[in-house]
Amino acid sequence: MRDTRASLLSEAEILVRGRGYSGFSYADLAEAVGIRKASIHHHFRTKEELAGALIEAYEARYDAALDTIAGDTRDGVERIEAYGRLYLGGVEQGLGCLCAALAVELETLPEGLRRSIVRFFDKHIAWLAGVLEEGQIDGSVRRGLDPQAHARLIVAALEGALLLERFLAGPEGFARTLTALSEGLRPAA
Amino acid sequence: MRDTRASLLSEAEILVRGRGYSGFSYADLAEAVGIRKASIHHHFRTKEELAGALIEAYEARYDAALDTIAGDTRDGVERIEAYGRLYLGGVEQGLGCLCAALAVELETLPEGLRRSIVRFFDKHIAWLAGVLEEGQIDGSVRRGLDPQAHARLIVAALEGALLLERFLAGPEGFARTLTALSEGLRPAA
DNA sequence: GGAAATCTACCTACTAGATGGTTGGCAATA
DNA sequence: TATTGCCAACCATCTAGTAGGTAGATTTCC
Repeated sequence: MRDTRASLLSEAEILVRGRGYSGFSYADLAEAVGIRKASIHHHFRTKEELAGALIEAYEARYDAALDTIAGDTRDGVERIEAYGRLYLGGVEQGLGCLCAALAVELETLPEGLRRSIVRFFDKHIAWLAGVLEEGQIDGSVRRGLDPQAHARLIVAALEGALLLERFLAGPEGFARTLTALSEGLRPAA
Repeated sequence: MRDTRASLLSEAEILVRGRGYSGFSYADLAEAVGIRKASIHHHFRTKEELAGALIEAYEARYDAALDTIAGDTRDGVERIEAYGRLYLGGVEQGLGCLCAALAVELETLPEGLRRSIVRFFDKHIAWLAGVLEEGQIDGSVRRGLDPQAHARLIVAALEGALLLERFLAGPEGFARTLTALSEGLRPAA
């Protein structure tokens, strides 16, 4: 059934985001889903293949969210804030970013996964830079700032805030950081 | 000898920062230092004890650096930039932050280590908030901003930038992010 | 001063349990 | 009949940690 595969992806994502890639095992996952360890291999031949599918699904969800934001809002800073709120769910559930969890183990990560992670972040930076540039043209974003550099800053700040506020100040802490971040993007009053 | 213990701490830090806490083993560490696996237990009874010592040493180095910055510079934004440059070494060596590497595995982390990590970040946020407040008084930092919120933002942005630029754009990418970050703290011209 | 006791730093050899992964088979479905 | 989804049993390897010992330095006590 398609069902088991989806459960495996869902539960594996929770495990990786909660305890890291080499911090979770097939035994953990089998228990979470309620099948035997050997059966996981029927759906994902190796742990690496599972991780690849995890990133793919995660990325697809973000892609859809970026489209929604672009369709729903016009104002540049509002778009950035909406983007920032995508991370909020993680803080609320006490789960970090999937790609951040993998990135920590960069050195021992298979080449394929490494490339997927690079792609994930590069895409976000490019999207944000586009939002900022467009916002500068329509006047919803401060003119002086460098869109490329600020796009990097936004991803870094949100990734960092998710990492930290998960165990520091929770959703409120994250919200404060997001506010401080977006304030700096508004055109001078 | 004190020497072996120091080597163990140094090599273990490199391993954890490069591949995560559960991504490195006593076997890896033994090979890196050039002693047998069992001998590590003579210096650090358990892996958790080793991790604790790792954080302690890491924290002490940061404490010393914060004191140096406070002694060497007066200008608020300059202090923040100097603080940001503390992270640069990691990017150059391709090593993430020790506490970030541990934080990713939060869920399975022993309570004691968890507390140490909270203390590490809380201390940095408090120090940065103090720098910003002082800077607002002497006019070297923009008045409007909330010191607490921006202290959180600074730590988050730098932790995130270290995590990302390690494999994205390297030291140049990190420098761009740091510039974008500190620009927003300067008083309006 | 010198023997005895203790400590330090390391070793080989081992343990129990976990790790990702394999094999071969069984039942349901299409 | 062929495929799908799952399973028990197994495998080699790795995991942190233990047991017990050796050689050499340091301390203690007569």
